[in-house]
Amino acid sequence: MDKGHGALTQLRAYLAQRDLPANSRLPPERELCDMLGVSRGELRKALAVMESNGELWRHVGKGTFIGARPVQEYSDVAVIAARTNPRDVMHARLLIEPQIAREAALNATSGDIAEMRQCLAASRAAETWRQYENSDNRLHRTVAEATHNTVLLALFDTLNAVRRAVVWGRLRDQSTRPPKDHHSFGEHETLVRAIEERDVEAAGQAMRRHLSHVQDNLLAARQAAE
Amino acid sequence: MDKGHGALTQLRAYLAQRDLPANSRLPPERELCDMLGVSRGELRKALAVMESNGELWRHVGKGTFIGARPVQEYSDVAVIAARTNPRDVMHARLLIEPQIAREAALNATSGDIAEMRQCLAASRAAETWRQYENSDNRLHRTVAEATHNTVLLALFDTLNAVRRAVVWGRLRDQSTRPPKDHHSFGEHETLVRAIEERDVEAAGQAMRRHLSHVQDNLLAARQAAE
DNA sequence: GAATTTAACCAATCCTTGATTGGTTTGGCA
DNA sequence: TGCCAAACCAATCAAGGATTGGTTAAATTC
Repeated sequence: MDKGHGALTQLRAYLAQRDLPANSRLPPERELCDMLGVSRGELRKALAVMESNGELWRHVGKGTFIGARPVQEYSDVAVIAARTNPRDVMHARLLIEPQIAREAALNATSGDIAEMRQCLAASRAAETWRQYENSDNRLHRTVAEATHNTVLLALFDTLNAVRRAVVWGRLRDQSTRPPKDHHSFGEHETLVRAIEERDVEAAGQAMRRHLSHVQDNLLAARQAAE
Repeated sequence: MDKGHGALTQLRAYLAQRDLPANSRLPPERELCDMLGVSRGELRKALAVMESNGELWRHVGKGTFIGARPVQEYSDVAVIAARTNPRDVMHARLLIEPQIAREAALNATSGDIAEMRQCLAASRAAETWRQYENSDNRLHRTVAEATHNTVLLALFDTLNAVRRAVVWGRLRDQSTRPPKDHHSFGEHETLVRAIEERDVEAAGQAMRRHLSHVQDNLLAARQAAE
């Protein structure tokens, strides 16, 4: 027998015997090399071969596991927020939220629409920018809820959390109140009406127009700040 | 002075004096009532007023914080996966990924496109379903990378992680290999060509068609399993 | 008697500490 | 030169104790 691959064949035999399901953890190296009667160095060589072959994966402090390495969970909001900028966030909203609005137009219940109307009223009645933004957020989230698709709602929440984290610094003047003719009021109403009328195209377009106005304002505010 | 609001005014004075920034934590109740010379009950009444007013928020074990309560971070993949189903996941892909493909058509570099072509070749050369699915995943992710928008990439990764978690159970027969005329081959090539030619509409449509075929296959497989 | 204070307890969370684990280096050995 | 054993490292995990908002009940005060 080729002694250079002795450890690998022993390891393979061990694994074949147990027939461990994917994602199961196998004993720590120090135990395993005792069990197989192989030095740790040899065992690690065998493990390295199998890892490079995609048959298992290892991580310090965790252990060695059967199967393919789990995908990099890129969904930590703080991590995302640290690596991006307001422009990309706004752009992503502009691509994603209109699709959500379209889906909401298909699936919204009368209860969803009633809640949207409440948000509209609340945002019109807001006496501070903070209250206005609360209503605004609630409206957008209600639209996402109205898709009745958990995945879409989760993606919206992720996007929203990133947005909040990224534009954290920007705070509106607390003393002033939103003007009566703020562009969002009409745009929001157009959006809700389109959803109510099950007009998919109109809902998507209303959301797109609304967000591109928000984007314009954001960019203008940033330029003014420079 | 109205004694009933003594604690509240004291608390307000304390906060005004320090002018703490949003999201900053204030001392635990037990310390704070010593500092203000108020009983804990009175202090908690004042805190409850301010909390209901949206000026601060509290949580057992964490503490009391200035500002609005952070949004419920709904972005834990495992949580999402547990509450959804393959149908909603597929539907979400069908709404999101075409938008990503469109954005990729606008921003892909020649390097991105070269990598996509590598994925195409690898998927054609795949001799097992696992290898094919690896190439397939890599292609879709490369498209998302080609948007050069961190947020979109992160949303794609989240969606992808959910997809993997949800359809975990479904495993293809490892003995067979993908047929030479598998529908994805041509669809993938159409997609990459559209991106290469900067044809936004065609890229979005190619992705949509591809995914709706995938969806059909998924539903057919589920019905066959019943 | 009613309201308030005080103290104790509860459950969720944080934080520290020690053990575990894959990865690496070093010295010795054949 | 190649291999082995031991020690060390950094990342991770696990458990216990301390902290903190929330709650309850007896004591106190007016």
